[in-house]
Amino acid sequence: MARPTVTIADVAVLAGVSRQTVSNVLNAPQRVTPATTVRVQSAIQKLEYRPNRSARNLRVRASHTIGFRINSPGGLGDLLDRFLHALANSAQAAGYHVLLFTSADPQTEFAAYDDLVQTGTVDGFVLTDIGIADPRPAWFVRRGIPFVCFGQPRRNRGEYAWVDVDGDHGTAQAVDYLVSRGHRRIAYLGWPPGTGYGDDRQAGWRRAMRRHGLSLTGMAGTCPQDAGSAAATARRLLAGKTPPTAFVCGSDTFAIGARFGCGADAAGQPRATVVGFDDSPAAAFLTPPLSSVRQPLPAVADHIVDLFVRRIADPGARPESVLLRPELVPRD
Amino acid sequence: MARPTVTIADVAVLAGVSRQTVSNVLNAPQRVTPATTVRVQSAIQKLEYRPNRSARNLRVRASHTIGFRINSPGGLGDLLDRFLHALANSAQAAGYHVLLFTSADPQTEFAAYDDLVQTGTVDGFVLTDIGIADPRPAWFVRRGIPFVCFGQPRRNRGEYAWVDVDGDHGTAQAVDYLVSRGHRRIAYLGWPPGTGYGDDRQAGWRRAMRRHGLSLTGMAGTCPQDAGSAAATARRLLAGKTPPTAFVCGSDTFAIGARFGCGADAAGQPRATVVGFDDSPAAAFLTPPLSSVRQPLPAVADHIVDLFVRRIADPGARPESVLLRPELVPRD
DNA sequence: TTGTAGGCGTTATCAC
DNA sequence: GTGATAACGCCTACAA
Repeated sequence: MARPTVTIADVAVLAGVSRQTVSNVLNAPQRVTPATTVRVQSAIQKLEYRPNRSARNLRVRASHTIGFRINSPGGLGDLLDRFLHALANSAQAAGYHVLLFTSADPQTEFAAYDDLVQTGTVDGFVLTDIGIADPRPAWFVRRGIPFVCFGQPRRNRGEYAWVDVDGDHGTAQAVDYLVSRGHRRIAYLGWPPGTGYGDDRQAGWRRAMRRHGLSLTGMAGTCPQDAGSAAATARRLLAGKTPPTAFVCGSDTFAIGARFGCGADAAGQPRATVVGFDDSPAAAFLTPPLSSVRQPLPAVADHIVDLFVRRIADPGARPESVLLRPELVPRD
Repeated sequence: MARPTVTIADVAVLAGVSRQTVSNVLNAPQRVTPATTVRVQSAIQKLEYRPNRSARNLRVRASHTIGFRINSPGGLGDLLDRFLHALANSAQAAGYHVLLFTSADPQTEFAAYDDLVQTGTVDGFVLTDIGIADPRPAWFVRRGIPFVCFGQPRRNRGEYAWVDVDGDHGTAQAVDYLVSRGHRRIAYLGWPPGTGYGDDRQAGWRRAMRRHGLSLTGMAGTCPQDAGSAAATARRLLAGKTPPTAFVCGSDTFAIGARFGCGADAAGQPRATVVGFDDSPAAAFLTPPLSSVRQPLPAVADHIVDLFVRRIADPGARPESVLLRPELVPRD
């Protein structure tokens, strides 16, 4: 039942000006007299005119759209929905939208990127879950396709735009916090070496422990990121000669597993203090609530979109990058 | 670095035909000779021609895009990322894409819907988290905007298109399963009345319990959906005169809370059997793993897109709906 | 079966 | 400051 589409021509007629003047009012206000601006604006209001996006995109050769590949299971884990919300929000504020797409296998993945760009469906991409030797960045650079990564590169640093959260700083904060609460035997529980971000988080723990003069012996545990493995690994550490009294974890999933693994004393209190990473919604609702290192996702998304827009505006410029600091959310 | 755009005209020249013939090869293959088809196809290949989406959208007055409002925290909980993946996947198979957008408050929410449609950015929407007296469906119907709901209406049933999963059937399955394992005192743990879907799930439990001739007394617990509240409620039920030996839960979040609340015996085994709902990834990794009722999200998404495409094709047709059966995933 | 002509709604260019 | 003209790339009549 949509009433007949109202176009820029309708506005022009009602305002008694040319289409071009209407366009100018919208896209180059400084070029037009205040008087006519008002007249055009009121015509726009009256007709409820909204510029057609396809026509505009066709004309300016841009889609004002950012592609995001959503795969399953995502490497972002339970961060994904919050990140997508933040990204969609930041994109909107910059006049962009986020378009989702999927691709099962690596072969179709690159075909999908290509297709979306060639058809003008998206202007570029946001990439997450950047692996140590991820082939995608170089591929995008070679093709001249704009993109920004959530996650810093481990190689070829400086060759493309990225935004990341300083995991090293986050776990160091967690150690400082636990030390201030009197802990000295503080374990780390996280991914096996090789993920990049996991290595950073473990490094932050190690660095802070050394800074406080604390021993690392028997204090590091790594395993796959699931609650079951994490619980088992926590139990193993607790069975050592000098069992930890606290755990710094690579993610909230590890942390929840650690909580399971610790068990509770007679009063129902966990037998070790656990600090998580990511501050997932579940963290606040555990009993007792879980302290966790929070990633500043809205700021991450803002910077990603900002870098993206700048790359579109000046594809030749040197790629920029942003490293943000996470913040410990203590809950005791 | 992008080489100059290759258009349909370039293909036509190389193939020695008119633009129209190229278009026909793409959009109406039966109208063209096999011989020329081959010639055109090879020209397309050689030039790596990809039709421009903006131009196409402008011409056919459609965006081939479905809008999805991603808000935070989402009502879908940890179902959201899996649902979005499935939706993006199904949409793609039908020649559509999913576009994300956000809107903070209710006022801007409707403005956002309007804007996206009026600018031709999307052809319609997929709505989730349908409340009992949700104002959105009627608003969309009134405006003639195509949409499909994930979640059945509680009023005005039949006035719009929806796809849902039969929660009643899911919890009944869970009860049957627990009965077959020898349980007779089976509690329900879920949302307070008023959510719609929560009511269905509780009703399924109640119905199955009656069918098996089991008592409901002291067996129903409701609370907010977080692990802490769920644990407390589970403990309260366990402290009753005839404590339950098993729990059927409204979601995995309730289930994980119930697991916490039950505690473990000397052997480390939970003191009650718990069945969750949604089959979130965490369920499989708990120790012991959690049985859970799985929503068939890929099928849900397929049907949603199917209904959406049909509404676009025939806006006047009577809205259809689909109710799918979930499936218990036993893990013992 | 294939080709010609025109327009979808917008913005860029260049006169006035 | 404002307006006429053209073009973005495609599809849909209609004509041949």
